[in-house]
Amino acid sequence: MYAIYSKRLLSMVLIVDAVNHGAINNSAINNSAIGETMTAVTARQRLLDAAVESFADKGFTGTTTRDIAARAGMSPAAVYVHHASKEDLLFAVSLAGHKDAIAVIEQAYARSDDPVDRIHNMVFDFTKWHAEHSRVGRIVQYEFGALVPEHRRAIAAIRNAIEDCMRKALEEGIATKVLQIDDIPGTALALLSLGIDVVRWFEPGGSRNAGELAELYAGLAVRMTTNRQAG
Amino acid sequence: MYAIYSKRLLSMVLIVDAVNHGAINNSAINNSAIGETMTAVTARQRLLDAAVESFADKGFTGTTTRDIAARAGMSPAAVYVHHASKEDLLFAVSLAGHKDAIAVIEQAYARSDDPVDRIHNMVFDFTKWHAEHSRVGRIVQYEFGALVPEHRRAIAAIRNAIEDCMRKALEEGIATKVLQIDDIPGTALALLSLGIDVVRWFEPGGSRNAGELAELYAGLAVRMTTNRQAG
DNA sequence: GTCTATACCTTGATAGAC
DNA sequence: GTCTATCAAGGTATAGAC
Repeated sequence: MYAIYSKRLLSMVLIVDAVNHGAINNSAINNSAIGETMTAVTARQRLLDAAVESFADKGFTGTTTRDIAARAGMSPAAVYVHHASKEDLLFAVSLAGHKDAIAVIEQAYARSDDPVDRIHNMVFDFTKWHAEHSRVGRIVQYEFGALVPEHRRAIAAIRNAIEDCMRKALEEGIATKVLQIDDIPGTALALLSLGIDVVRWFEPGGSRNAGELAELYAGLAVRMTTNRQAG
Repeated sequence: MYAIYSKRLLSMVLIVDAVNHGAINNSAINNSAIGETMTAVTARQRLLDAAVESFADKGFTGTTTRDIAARAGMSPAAVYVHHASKEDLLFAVSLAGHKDAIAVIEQAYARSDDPVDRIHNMVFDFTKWHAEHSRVGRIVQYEFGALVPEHRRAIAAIRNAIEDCMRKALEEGIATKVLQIDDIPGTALALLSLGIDVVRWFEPGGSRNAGELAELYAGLAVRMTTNRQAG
């Protein structure tokens, strides 16, 4: 009856990664630690995965708890064993997504000391992440307003850190006169915007793959920020 | 009882403009033609305006017909005299918004013959429109999926025309060797993305006004597309 | 063209057996 | 920790008087 759990585990990598980062409570890790039989996927993970699919397809308000439960292969009541409310499920998904996104951009920042390479790497990785996780990305970017104030504050802090990271990269490039930018916060916003808007339209299997799109946008970002005389 | 119609007519310019363009049926025009007493706003317009506010605040699925009716100062039943369904109201708002957006970008295209000025004007006007109409813009950009297939097709045609216009501007600049672009459709997408993503976060009264933001993005667009040797 | 009243359905969340 | 059954509230849309 409730065994119609979808096999399309598009976001599983993200969820598992989030668990490793501590974004989601560590019941999955405990399961293996105590030697419990490892089913293919825990109920918690199925639930988060079902929520991602449902929220991405229909939006937060358009999603019913019955829909999530059916996708996770459980009864509507079982959802509330793991999460206090539908909004609580959204917060779990949004937090995992944001933690993944900031890890991606901070790692890209750290990978090179050269300001131009840095901009290239950051826009490349940020864009690629949004293309490859466009379903989670849609929730991350569009359902912020559906969070309760307390959860909104937690997410806003991560968003600010992402913008800070990009601003820092621009400032350092300007200091060494390799980058030429009039409006640092505005340009940081534009560079992030480019990657973020990908979630609005990108679907795997289109005419462009995630890596090609990321390379295109990274190249445009370098043109936007580099000194024209030095180019 | 139902006289709580909000005075915040943020989208009124758009709505009236859409009527002039024929996007919305011409009852408002008929009203004056037959010499009827001109109330400040017709019920139709109040309804469309209320729908814009409600959809922008809560999304299409999060909006109730009761909410729209209350904002328009009428009973829930009165809504159905003007529109067959909630989705039909969304379509009216979305169509008016899309027609306004394409008019803006096509006028910007036609304003200059110089390829660089053209890119500047198109990105400037498109960005400014999305900043100044961020509430309508949010509906235009994020509620496409809530339309029924027939309405989706009508809107998709306008979206394609917007992309065509931007691609044409890039192609003409490349032909005269003033612009230097590797991937024309991809770059067109990026330029439009920059303006579109504004609706996600822009609110009037922030640290940047619509014109300043548009100027910043237009400048970045020119850097993205112009020949580096010629610069 | 507007109202009051309401039909009929789905919603998020809970109770209590197992 | 999962189920079946259900609650109270609120959803879209309609009926029929004025």
